Amino acid sequence: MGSVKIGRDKVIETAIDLFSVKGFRGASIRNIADAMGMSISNIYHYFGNKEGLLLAILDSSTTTLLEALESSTRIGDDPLERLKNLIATHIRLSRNFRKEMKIFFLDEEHLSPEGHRINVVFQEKVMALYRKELALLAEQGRLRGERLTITTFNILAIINWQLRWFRLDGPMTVDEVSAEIIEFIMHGLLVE
Amino acid sequence: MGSVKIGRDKVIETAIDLFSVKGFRGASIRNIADAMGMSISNIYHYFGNKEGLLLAILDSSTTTLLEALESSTRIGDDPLERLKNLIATHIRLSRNFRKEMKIFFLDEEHLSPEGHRINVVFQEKVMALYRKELALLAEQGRLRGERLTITTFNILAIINWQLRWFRLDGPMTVDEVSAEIIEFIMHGLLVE
DNA sequence: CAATGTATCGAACGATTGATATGTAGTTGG
DNA sequence: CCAACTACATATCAATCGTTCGATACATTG
Repeated sequence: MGSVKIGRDKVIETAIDLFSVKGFRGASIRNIADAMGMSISNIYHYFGNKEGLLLAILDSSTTTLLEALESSTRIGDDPLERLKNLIATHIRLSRNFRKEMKIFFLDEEHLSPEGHRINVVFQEKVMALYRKELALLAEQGRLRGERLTITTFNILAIINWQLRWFRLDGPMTVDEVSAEIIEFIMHGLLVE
Repeated sequence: MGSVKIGRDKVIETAIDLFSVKGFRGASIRNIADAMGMSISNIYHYFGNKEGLLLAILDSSTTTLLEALESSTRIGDDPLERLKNLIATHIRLSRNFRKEMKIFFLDEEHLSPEGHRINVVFQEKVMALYRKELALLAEQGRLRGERLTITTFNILAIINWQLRWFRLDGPMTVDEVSAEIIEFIMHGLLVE
């Protein structure tokens, strides 16, 4: 664990740390260089400019995240089971990629056009994963509500929002939170 | 409508515009001064420094929002009706205060200690409004799930998240979106 | 009228920013 | 063995940042 990274990888690792805490604009190239005991120009050597560094982070982490999410939808044949599995995986992943997710959401709106594009494509692909299972459920008449899109947004809202409040050192475990969230998504808050 | 604001009010109005689009760090004092055809030093005359300007915005808009939310929970005697009313009001308000809400959520994490405090206090008071109605429902045995706090977070997640995707020029009206969201919160996505 | 306070301005400050130009060790490949 | 390449560093650039200073113009008040 924690093997010492060098060069490019070390820059990315440090940049993720700082961007996630101080935001893209709040963390300067100098901050990053200092934090890893390297010179500024080295970062330019690898990534061209500050935006290139951000794009490298966005690109690699969206790819990794998407692959993990997709592979979670390839097991099981009941769409409901697959959906629950997808949500649980999504929650677990967004804990593991906490910092990267924060970069997405903190600076989402004022990214460069290219950064914004990466973000939009990512969000759309994630939504497509959910829509696929939801559409199957709708076909079988197991789904309430007509607006598939709004339902998808609501699910993503809940999953992404827990990044803001859920602390691992709090009273609940990841699995407990996950189970409670899935219960809420499936049945809402009212007793029928 | 659109009466020409002068002085202090005009600064606040312009600052809300720019902060919500470019973020607190992304919008400079000069940007704001230029956008309203005033001099930089005038902003300092009113607010002391850049943070003072942000705090003035946070302070006044949280106060206004909270009052409107609170007053919406004072009508009706069925807690379920009050809750639905609260949610609908909350959605409508967060449309009207779209820019201000964006400032909250965009820069939430890297605000000054004082800005952070205002934000936390606001979130807590909003949560208290929801918890109150939810607790009444729980007493009456009408609530699913044991974790009142998680349920509250989930509701706020959905309401706040629609700021990201709902466009007034899209195919749905505010009331349609509002109804669909309330349905989802109450009963979840599955047919019982 | 004089004094005071409010609203505004232009000019400048030092610090920091993203970026570049130029260099040098160490490694690699023909 | 030498040319090319990689990985790093120093020094410096112009631009922009938040902030301050000193000065007006005008209204209010005593």
